[in-house]
Formats: sequence, structure tokens, C-alpha cells
Amino acid sequence: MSPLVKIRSERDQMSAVERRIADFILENAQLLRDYSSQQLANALGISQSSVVKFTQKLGFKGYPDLKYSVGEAIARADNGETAVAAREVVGREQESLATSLWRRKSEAEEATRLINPPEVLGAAVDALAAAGKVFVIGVGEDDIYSRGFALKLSMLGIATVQSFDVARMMASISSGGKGDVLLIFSEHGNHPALCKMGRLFRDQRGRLLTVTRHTSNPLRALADLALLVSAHDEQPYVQSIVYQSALQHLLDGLFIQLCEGDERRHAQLLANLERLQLLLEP
Amino acid sequence: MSPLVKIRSERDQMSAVERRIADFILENAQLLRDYSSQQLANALGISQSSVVKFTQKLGFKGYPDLKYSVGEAIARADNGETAVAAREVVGREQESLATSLWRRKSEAEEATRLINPPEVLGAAVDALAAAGKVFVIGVGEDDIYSRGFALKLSMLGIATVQSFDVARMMASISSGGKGDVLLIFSEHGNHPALCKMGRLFRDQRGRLLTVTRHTSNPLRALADLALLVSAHDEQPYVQSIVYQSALQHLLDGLFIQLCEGDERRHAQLLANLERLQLLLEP
DNA sequence: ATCCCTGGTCAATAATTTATGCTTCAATTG
DNA sequence: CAATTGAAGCATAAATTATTGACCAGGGAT
Repeated sequence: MSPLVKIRSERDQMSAVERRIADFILENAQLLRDYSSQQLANALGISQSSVVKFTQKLGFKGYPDLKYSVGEAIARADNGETAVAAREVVGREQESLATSLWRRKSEAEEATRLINPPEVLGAAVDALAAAGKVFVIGVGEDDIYSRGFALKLSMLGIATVQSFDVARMMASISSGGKGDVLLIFSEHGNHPALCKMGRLFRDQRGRLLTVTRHTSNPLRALADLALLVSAHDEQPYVQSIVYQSALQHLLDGLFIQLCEGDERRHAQLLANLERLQLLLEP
Repeated sequence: MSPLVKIRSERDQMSAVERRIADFILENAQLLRDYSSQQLANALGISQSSVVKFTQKLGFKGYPDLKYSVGEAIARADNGETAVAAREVVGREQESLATSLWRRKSEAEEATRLINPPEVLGAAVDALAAAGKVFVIGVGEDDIYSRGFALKLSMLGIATVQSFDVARMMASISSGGKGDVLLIFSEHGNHPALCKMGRLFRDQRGRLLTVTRHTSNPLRALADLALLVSAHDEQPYVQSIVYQSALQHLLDGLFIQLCEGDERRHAQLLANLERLQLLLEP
């Protein structure tokens, strides 16, 4: 039981001094953190031993035990909200900038999580896991995420071909076909060359997996499996940042599912990570 | 900040004894309630004063203060966990995976925000804003973030040279000097070639800006301005993901400050974004 | 009315716990 | 190799907490 509830419930049967202690604690529970039993006694003009006896009567081991319990109770009650609010008031401007950006990212993460049904994610994981080769392309800012994800795939032992060069990729996929996967990153999903590439690849009986913004766009319409990202902000450059964050998180989720879905891949990944580390830090 | 997050974030820079204390607390936080500083010391076979000094180094008033804070944190976390557990019963498995990963990212974001003082961030922004040329390098997984940030810098109209190729970059920086900035991304900060490059650049009177993990590492030691990233997880591949997320957020914060600090740059960025969009979607 | 008992309080002090000064030792640097 | 630095422990001071015993007030019982 919460110590505060316990104190209130026994308050009626207490002596005068005890009741004063009880009232003080109930009203100033958050002050208790900085009070020793002696200070509390002084604040009430009573003796320190009365405070200790009070705590023992209530069934606590002693004063520090009561204090600890009250601390827990306050923390549980606030659930952290006051602490966060207080910190924000104290914090500097830059902190609040970083914090508010993080909040935007969190919103985008949630929106993105909710528009991608688990079935689709699962199907995407299965497709990648079972693929013969995975071709990955992204242009412009999408190139960065395309690269990162391709690197991760290859660390899992999945054969991956990646480029930002449409012409080169067009050549690469000509060798692909049934059992292969083409993964296209395109925020707005209406890059004609990428659409063409997607159509061609489907004609060769490969699986087309797209990652686009949550709009109706031609690329998404072509896909066997379309992953979607939702992220919005008034400032275009902020929107771009939160888009990328949500996209990254979506990919991270896929990656972890890929890791954990198969023991062999997992082992391969760990070995690769170690090798990479050795390579970079001789 | 939660004392547990704080302990974990500083764990890497601790001495052996301190790390044992940290680990014990992280693993047995709930036991702390019944431990005096002496008992904790006995449990670890170390001296009581080491325990007290540990708490003070972390910024607590003393041992009881740490203990109280940990009590609060556990109480809060319990509340959080029960709430999360309830949600997990309702939600599907994949949702909880994505959600828990996001929580990890949030912790890393907070830890990273707290170890980079606003002054340092401000100085980094000023250095980049005032730079003649900015050289950017990152090797391996850091390459991706190096690319992304370099792209953003150039969209702001800042002259930027980026590569993952140490030899090429070595040649590039030979033309650099006073007023220029070299930005090195290196998670572990002990890549000999990058250290060499950093030293060379400083010899040429350029400003060296590094982004590394929050450990003591040679590269960080060389820097004029060292930005730090704190991110931890038991699974190495998860740790790598949360590291990258925290790093990305740090860079995003810098970028936004750069945007908003100068009207001309802001305008340039908007123009570039528009132009890029037209280019990709003719 | 006196006595005795009981519960409550406090001052004094014992016991425990925490904090600090000082020493030693090992690692690092010049 | 000397000098410096920093971590860790020991001894001890300081503080906090717990207990003891004395005192007193109130409420029956003799």
C-alpha cells in the first residue's frame, strides 16, 4: 500500500504530535527528499525521536525506509510528467529545440507504424529473406537510406546490388528475374525512370518492393509490396528530417526482424560486425 | 534524467571498480533499497568510500541521494512497464518490437543530448557557419552519415568536400588551412589514418571537429570541438542502430540551428530543396 | 486524595551510516 | 627515470538514525 494512503488511514487514531507529523508529510511529501528526521522534527518543533517512533509505528523499518517509500509513491503518482515538465522549464532553448524535434520524430514514427500493417511488414521480411538477389536503388536524398539498408542486408549474408545510378541499375536488373527483389526508395514515388524500372522488373517476374511517402503515387501503385512513410511538418526542411527518421525506423524494424528470424543470418551478422570492427581499428 | 540512464551513459568512461558498481546497480536496482553504502561495498569486495565517491562523481549529493533517485526511477519504470505490458497484450508482436526499439532510441537521444553542452553545439554551429571550406569524412558505417550531412551542408550553400576515401581526402585537405573545418565521423575514434589526418589538418591551422562515441579515444582528444554520442544495448546490432539514430539526431539539431541562424542560408536551402524536387520529378 | 499505571514525549546517547582527508600505488607523460 | 595524475583504500570525522531511560499528564483503582 502507498505510504501516503496508510498514513491518512491511521491519522484518526494518532496522538496530537503524531497527527502533526502525518499532516506535514501528506502536505509536503515532495519536501521529504531533502529532510532528515532531525530537520523534520525541527520544522514541527518536536523531537527527532518522535519522528522515528512515528515511522516505526506505521510499520516501516525506520525513517529512511519511510522516506524511500514516499519517494516511490510520488514517482508513481506523477508518472514522470512533472519531472519532465519541470526540466523543460529549466532547460535552455537549444535543449528544447532538440527535444521538440524529437517529439516530431516520435509522432512520425507512430504514424508510420500505424499505416504499415504487420502482414505487409512480415511479407516484406519474408520476401527479402527468400530473395535470390536484392537490387536496391534510391536517388537523391533517398540514396543515403538505400545505401545504408543495402549494407545491412549484405552483412546478413543476403546478396545485394545497390546503386543510385538509374542507368547502371537498369543494366543490373536485366540479369534479375523470378525469385529476386527490387527495392526502390522514392519519397514522392513519381520518378519516371524508377517507375519504368519497376515495370520492367515486374515483367521479368521479379518482386517489386517500394518505400514511398504515404500518398497515392505511381510507383506505389506498381508494387507487389508497398511500404509507406508518414511524416509532416510546416517547415520543409524539418519535414524532410522527420521523414528520414521515420523511414530509418521502418528499415531498422525490418532489419531486426530479419536478424532475429533466422539463426544463420544472425550468426553471419555478428561475424561480419566483428570483422568490420577489426578492419577499421587495426 | 533517470539515474539508470545516466549511469549507463557514463559507464564507458569509468574505471574498473566504478564499472563494477555501475553494473551492480543496473542489474540489481531493486536490491539497492536494502543496501547501505557499506553493504554494497562488501557485496563487491571494495571499499565503502569508493561507493560514495562513485555517487558524487555522477553528480548526486551522496549515496542516499542516489538511492532515492533510483527508487523513484524504478517506481516510474514499473508504472511504464505495466502500461506497456498491457498494450502488448492488445497489440501485435511486431508493434511491440518497433515500439521498444523506439524507446531505446529515445533513451540514446536523451543521453546524447545531455552530454553535449549547448556551448559546444553552439561553437560547432558557428565553426561550420564561418568556415571557408568544410571537409567531411567518415569510414564504413560512418560514411553514410558523413554523406548525408555533407549533402545538407552544401544545400545550405556551405562549400563542402566529402569522401570516404582516406587517401583522396588526405589530398583534398592539403589545400585547406586557416578558416577551414575538417569534420570527422568515427564511432570508436581510433582509426589511425583518421587521427593522422586530424593532426595534419590542425598543423595546417584548420579547425578539427569530431563526432565519436562517448568514450575516451585518441581522435576526440585531438579535436578542437568534440561532439559525443551515447547509445547502448546488449545486442551489438541494436546498439549500432541506436547509435546511428542518436548520431542522426545530433546532426539534425546542428542542421536546424544552421538553417535558423542565418536568413540567407535559410533562403538558399529552400531554393535548393525546390530545385532538387524539380530535378527528381520532371 | 493518594497511588499506580499507561501512553506519550523528550533529552541524552548509542549505533549505524555517510562523507572526507590522507596515503599508497600504478599508470602516464615529459 | 622523475614527476604528475588519478584511482582506490584506510582511518576517521561528521551526520544521521535508533534506543534508552527519565519525566510528566491523565485516568482509573484503592
